[in-house]
Amino acid sequence: MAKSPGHTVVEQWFKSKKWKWAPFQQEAAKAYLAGKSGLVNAPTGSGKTYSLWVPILIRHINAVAKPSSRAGKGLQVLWITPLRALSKDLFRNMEAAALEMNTTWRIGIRTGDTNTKERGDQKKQMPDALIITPESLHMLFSQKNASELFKNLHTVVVDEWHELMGSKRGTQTELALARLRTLNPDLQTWGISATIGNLEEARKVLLGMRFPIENSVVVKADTSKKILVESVLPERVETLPWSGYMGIRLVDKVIEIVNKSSTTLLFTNTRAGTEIWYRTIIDKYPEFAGIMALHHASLDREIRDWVEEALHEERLKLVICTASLDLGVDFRPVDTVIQVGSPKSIARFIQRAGRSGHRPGVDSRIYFCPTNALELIEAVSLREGVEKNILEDRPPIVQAFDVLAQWMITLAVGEGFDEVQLFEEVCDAYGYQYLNREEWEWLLGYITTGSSSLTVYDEYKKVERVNGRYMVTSRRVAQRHRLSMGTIVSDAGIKVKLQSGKYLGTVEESFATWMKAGDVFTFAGMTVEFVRMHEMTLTVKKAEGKKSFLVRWAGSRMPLSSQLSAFVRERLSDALDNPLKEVELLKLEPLLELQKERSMIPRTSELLIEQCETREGYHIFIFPFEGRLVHEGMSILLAYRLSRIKPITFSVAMNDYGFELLSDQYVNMEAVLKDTDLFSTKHLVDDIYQSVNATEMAKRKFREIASIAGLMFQGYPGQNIKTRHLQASSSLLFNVMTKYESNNLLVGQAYQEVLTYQLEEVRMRNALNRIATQTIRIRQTEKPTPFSFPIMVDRLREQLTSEKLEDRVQKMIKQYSNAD
DNA sequence: GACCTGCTGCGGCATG
Repeated sequence: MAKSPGHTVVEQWFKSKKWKWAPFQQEAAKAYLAGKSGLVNAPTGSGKTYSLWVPILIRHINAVAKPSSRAGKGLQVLWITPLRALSKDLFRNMEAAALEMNTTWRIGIRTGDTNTKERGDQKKQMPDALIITPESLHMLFSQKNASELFKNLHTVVVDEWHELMGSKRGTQTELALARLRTLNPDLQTWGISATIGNLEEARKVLLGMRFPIENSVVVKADTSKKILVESVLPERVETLPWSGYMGIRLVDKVIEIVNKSSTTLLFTNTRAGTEIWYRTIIDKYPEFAGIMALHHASLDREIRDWVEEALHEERLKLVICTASLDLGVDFRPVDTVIQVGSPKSIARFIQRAGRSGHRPGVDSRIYFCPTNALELIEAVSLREGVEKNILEDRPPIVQAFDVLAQWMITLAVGEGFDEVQLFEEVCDAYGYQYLNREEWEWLLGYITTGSSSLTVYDEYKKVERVNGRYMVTSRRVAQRHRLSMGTIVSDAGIKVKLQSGKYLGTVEESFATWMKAGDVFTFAGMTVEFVRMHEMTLTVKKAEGKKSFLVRWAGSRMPLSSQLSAFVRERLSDALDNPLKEVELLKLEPLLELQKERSMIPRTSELLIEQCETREGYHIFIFPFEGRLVHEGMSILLAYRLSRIKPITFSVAMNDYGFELLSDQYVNMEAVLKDTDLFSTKHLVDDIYQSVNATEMAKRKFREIASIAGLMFQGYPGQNIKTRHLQASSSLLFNVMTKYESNNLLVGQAYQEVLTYQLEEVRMRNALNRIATQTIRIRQTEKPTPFSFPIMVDRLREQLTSEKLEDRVQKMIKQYSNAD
């Protein structure tokens, strides 16, 4: 094959000293220049941007020489990123490369931050390359000249594709990509992804159903960088509580590590966790004032920007953060990462480890700080997972009718669409490959009449058919739609403001209304006193040295991943047969012995059930080690199945290792298991729907779906509608639609989401199938065991305030310790 | 001898 002029330029670049091309960069560059699409699998800081950006420029330089040059003809490259914060860094990188290569290319950013002037300029003349978020990209499609904008586009790059793919933002991206492929069938699409279990699937989702797979590649960066996992260990296991998730007991050990490092990131699992750690360290080690900072999503953007800046400039020794620093800017100064508590997944742990040792030849090191004794098993499991490189999948979202409905209206607000053409196009997206005509018709009906149950309300008649094209003609509808685009649905928070006027961040409505004037709480690392609350703003003043509440936020529950769960089961089993090797397990030995003494440790071929009687009643503990969501569903399922044998009610509790059924009656589990197949997968979905309050759960899910599908207007910017009002109206819509319309796709989607994400149906099924092959071991114990005690405490935690919980735990310890 | 669970992310109007 004759070499194109581009090849010569590439070869020059490969030989030039300006860029030190890693093998993966060369591979990606060559594939790109050969016209292919693909997925680059490379960690942050590996030069992944250059690996695509430089070849894009090379192609441009090459093209300018030809009369067919597209230069100056508007957008040619789109660079999609999930984070506004990343766009600035990318911009700098790209500018630098463009400058170095002497091109005339203009690069622009288009996100919500982009100011009016810049937007105006872009409207007059689009830059050659544009960095954009999925949401802003959809915004562009709601303009009247959308297809004009994209007609010369030849390349799309999606950064952090692993992050987008598993969410509705990913689905949004899929739809936009399908559109862009219609506008230019030769479009080259590239994704950049961290390592995940399902890379092949990730490529498919990115490229769509009709893309000839042989025209694409998956390029893997050489990840020879080693990750060292070290546990923060107490002198004696007794230092670690049996239950609990904060880990502050090991604060001295942690500070030792921090002092040995130049800059440390300390990850906690919760926002409240960062606040506790911050306060504890300031109290015990006041010298950290000024060189330690907090970072989580409820802190004001300004504070977070300051922290990120200071981190960059090496002015901070320690930053305590949540997942808010998982992605994003590459913090070169960071040399140490500490993870407090279970990261719940191996992939996340590796991602965090990668935040340290950004220099070539330096290994990444991550410290794991357990928060309770049993987490020592997770420490060993994590290390094994890292060594074997077992990574979790990011399953893409499918059949999200809410996102599709929004997209249809977006296009109707823009240029309008031809229904037959769009149907075909949408089916090209991975997430809608199974969409059928019937569903499509329903959606068309939904956007034009508001579905059969809402036809009397004009408000829901958004789209009209004009000359066969679906269009939005009402300005008001268009405006309201633009105001509510996107798939992220969150409650309006209460802003917290110092009397001086400085904003600290946001707390939840429920927390703010629970307090009264004079109450003191800890927030943003400060102790502050409630002064007054007015129109969604809480004014506070500094209150030094008083005892205070801790801010809590209600969040989602991340279960232990199935990969990590499997390692935990194997590790326990292994501890029975082989002498303990790892330091973590040696530390844990006394506790494992106690578990054996009071009950037993299950092998992988066994399922352990413990029963005991306390003043509270009769407890049944079951330990599938499958993560808390599966346990939640399974506990309710079992409670239901048991209650069918004889009338009995249970209260349930669970953690990542097992669950509890508590009742005032004794259940003879041996007899029950002999007669009934308690763990059967038969009629599973029916039984789940019978047992859990599926309608209530679906109703809660429906709120998000209704928001995305455009059923609920969230209010104008800055004047958000109160959470409970939104809840009420979504609940009303849910009832109406359920009652009058049996085939409502959005209601169906709500039930499906409950089943898939809240109850993890697939995983539960797998777990039940596994249990079917296991031998069930029932142990009657006199006292709660190291396995069951934490579950009991978790149940009480939900019922009691923390002071009362403390008393209860103390009492329980006295009651159940070996000394009595 | 054993206490604090609950992540992240985007976007936008009209009027004065």
